[in-house]
Amino acid sequence: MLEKEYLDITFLVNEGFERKRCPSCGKYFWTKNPERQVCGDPPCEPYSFIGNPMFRKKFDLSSMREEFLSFFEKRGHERIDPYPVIARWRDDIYLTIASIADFQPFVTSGQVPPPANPLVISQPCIRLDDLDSVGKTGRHLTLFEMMAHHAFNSPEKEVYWKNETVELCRDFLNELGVKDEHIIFKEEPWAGGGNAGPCLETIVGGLELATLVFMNLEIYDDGDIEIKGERYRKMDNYIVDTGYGLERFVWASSGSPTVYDAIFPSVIKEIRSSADILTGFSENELKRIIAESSKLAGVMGDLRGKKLIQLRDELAQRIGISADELHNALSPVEKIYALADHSRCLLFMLGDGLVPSNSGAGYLGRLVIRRSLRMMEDLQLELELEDLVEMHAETMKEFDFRRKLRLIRDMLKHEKRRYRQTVERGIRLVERRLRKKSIMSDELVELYDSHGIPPDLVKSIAEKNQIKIDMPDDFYSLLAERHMKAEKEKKTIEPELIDRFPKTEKLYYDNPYQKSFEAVILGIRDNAIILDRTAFYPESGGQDNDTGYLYTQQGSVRVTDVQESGGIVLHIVEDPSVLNTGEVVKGEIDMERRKRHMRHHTATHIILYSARRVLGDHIWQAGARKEEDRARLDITHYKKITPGELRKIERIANEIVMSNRKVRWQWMDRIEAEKKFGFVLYQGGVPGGEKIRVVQVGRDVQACGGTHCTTTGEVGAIKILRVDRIQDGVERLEFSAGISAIEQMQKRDEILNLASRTLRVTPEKLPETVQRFFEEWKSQKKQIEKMAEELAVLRSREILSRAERVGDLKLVTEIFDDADMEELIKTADMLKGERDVVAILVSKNNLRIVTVCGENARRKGILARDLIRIITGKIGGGGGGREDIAQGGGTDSRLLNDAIRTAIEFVKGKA
RNA sequence: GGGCUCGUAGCUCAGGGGUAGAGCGUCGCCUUCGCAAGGCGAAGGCCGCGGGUUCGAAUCCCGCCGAGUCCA
Repeated sequence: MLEKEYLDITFLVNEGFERKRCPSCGKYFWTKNPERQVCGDPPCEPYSFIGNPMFRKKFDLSSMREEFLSFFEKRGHERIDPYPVIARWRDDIYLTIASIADFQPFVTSGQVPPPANPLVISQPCIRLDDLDSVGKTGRHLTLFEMMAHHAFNSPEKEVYWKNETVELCRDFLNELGVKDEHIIFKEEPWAGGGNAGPCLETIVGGLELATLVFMNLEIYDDGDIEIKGERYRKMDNYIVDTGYGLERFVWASSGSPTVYDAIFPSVIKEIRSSADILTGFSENELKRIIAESSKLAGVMGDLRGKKLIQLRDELAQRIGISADELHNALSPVEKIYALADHSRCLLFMLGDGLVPSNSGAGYLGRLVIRRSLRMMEDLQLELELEDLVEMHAETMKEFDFRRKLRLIRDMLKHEKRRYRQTVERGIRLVERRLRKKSIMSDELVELYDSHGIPPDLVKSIAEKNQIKIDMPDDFYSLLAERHMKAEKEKKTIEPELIDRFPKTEKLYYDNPYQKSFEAVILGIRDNAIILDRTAFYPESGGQDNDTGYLYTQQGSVRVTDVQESGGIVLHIVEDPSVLNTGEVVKGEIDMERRKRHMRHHTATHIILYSARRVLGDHIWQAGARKEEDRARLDITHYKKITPGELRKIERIANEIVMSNRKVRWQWMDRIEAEKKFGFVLYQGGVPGGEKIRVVQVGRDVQACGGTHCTTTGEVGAIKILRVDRIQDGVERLEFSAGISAIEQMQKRDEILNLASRTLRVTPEKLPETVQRFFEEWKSQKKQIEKMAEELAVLRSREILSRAERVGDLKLVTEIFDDADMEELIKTADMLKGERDVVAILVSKNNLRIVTVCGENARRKGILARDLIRIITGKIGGGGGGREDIAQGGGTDSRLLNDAIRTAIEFVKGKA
């Protein structure tokens, strides 16, 4: 179906390109070389550019990037600054994975005009999918720049489409010195991010340099086109989405063994000289081996598990050495490559304000950090991870990371400490387990999954203890299985009302003080009322919903909840029966509640700004909630907020309040707002739509749909109530504003007063008094224990003296009024040394019983455990214990005497 | 967002329904001219918090809090 899409690219035909079918993979491609049979894409053909550069000259990253950008600039494209690598404007992905991601979903769907059209950009992207391949294949990177030119076409206006795109690509390659005969355009359908379309891969020298995507399909359940298992339909808009791999271009221009050698040679050199590696090969031999490895990896695709071993074996055979020798030579070099890559990735991640964490986007950062640290340990580098990151910052001057380095270094230092703690903990844990038995493969999985100890670490610890451990080769599938079981079913999406009702006009945006309004009832669904317009604020953006009343001629109903679904506001009322569709109602909002929400909402913006000022630019909102009497704000931060910092934040927040600044809001064009304020706009989440509502509170700017005070002064006092760590890297600030803040402070005073009144001290003295009381309580507890012991000694002597002789045993029954178990057992403990003793100690009130049998009694078969069962069995309880001392209890004291008698008879029978 | 593991003495950890333990560390004594080392002894515990089950919970169950970790 997509096939005919390629046939109308007249440019290719006119230029003499011929469409052929690759006999190896069966796919179609275009070439100008009459000799060519195969498509030229690995695995059909190996790299031919290694050791044999393809361009007229060698480029580094900067010069290549500039070459590309200015080439397209000269051809009518506007140059756009790159977006962050953390995709803050998206709620479906954490990282920017392609240049087109910058413009999804609003620009690609046509809702929002692009920042320029056509445009050219070099967008740093991060992909962690092939993490394992990085360093090993010679071409995989976690961070790369996708150079791209985009044209956004609509039915009204076409900028350019397939022909021009292919021509631009061809011309660019020509300018770099690549002849037409060496260029192959391979047909390959493309899909991703809810869109799809035909695509041409541009291959030179066996290397895929660029991808020209003609995005003209959108995902649609009943679509007539199927690609990779999903159904698509034609879009009105059609978009030129190209991707030129900057690093690959640089690589191609240098012909080096790997992409890494081409793009950051200085960093690799530094790591190399700092690492202590012995490969057993000369520099040149090694270079040749690596080059061969890259070529072979090139035709093999991704390298995971068995495939890597396969690559190694084949390579070893080709070179004529053993697989072990090869592994020893390559693995440190691969680690150096991977490390150089990872540290560059970290520079961008952390530089964009990512805070490492154990979940969410932060986990991706930690993952890369820990991988790096592990490799550094293997290589025994003297350099620190911070140093590597800084080296990249020096090289990548176009991106201004310099002023962020201090923060990055600090974050990395923290992460290093954490990692070391984890490893130490892990080693202890493994050693402990090894002491008991060897470690099985399911245990290996658990150690990794629950404790973060990678299997090779377990193995090396085991080896140190002369224990062998079998590494299961299905380790990762076992791991995946564990998580598979945990997978849950998705929640079903409610049927939408969108098609039936128009979007509700929202009055609160313009005037948050509007208390009442008139509206027409458009529909009633159960107890949800739909109006044409409303001043009721639905729960959204973390702000709680309004409450209030709807009045009609007949009477009034209470609005208890307000929700929004697809732009339609649902007023949940207590009793919908008095309301009729078509009726005019008057709505009235509980303004006291609303005002509290407003103060808390504005206060949240103020606190966020203050936190950023005190803690740094890495502070991002990770969630927020504004209720009637308190609000909370989650922020990303990599260490605990100190009490001092907290006081500072609180202070600055209140200063902003007191300076009584104006709070402004306005509807802005989305792209324009992004350009003007940056992505800090999306702290509180990403709103939909072409226009976004931009709220400015002092110097804080956010896209926000909430209701706000008109000046900061109206917020009133802001009191931070507590900080919590809700997860690694995310701190939760709870606070109250305005009258709620006063209420909270009063509540705290009340608690203090209550506590100090009980202890009869002033609140100031409370801490030391509590401390003293606690100490006293502990020492008294100890004293009581000591006395109980002494008492037990005395009692046991006294009890023994009253013992009844039964045979050669001394039988005694002692009934206390009220003794606790501890007392009885202590006494019993004193008695148990007496060889002939059989004692039954009873506490009457709580019905606790302890029995004791001396050695002699036990020899006769009289065991404390049996005795206690005989007694407690009769009084509705149970018991047990050892042979010498047993304890138990019951519920029915009336049968106690009878029970004891039975026990005595049992003893007499045995004696 | 989901899963898993762990909270016991200052530290590292045993125990896993029936009297709270070990090693290290601390303190005291012995031995010594003194030190290292050793010997003997002692102090040090809301067994994370709150419910439940049970005659009895550090132990089993539930909830919460805290720490760690893996996966999206």
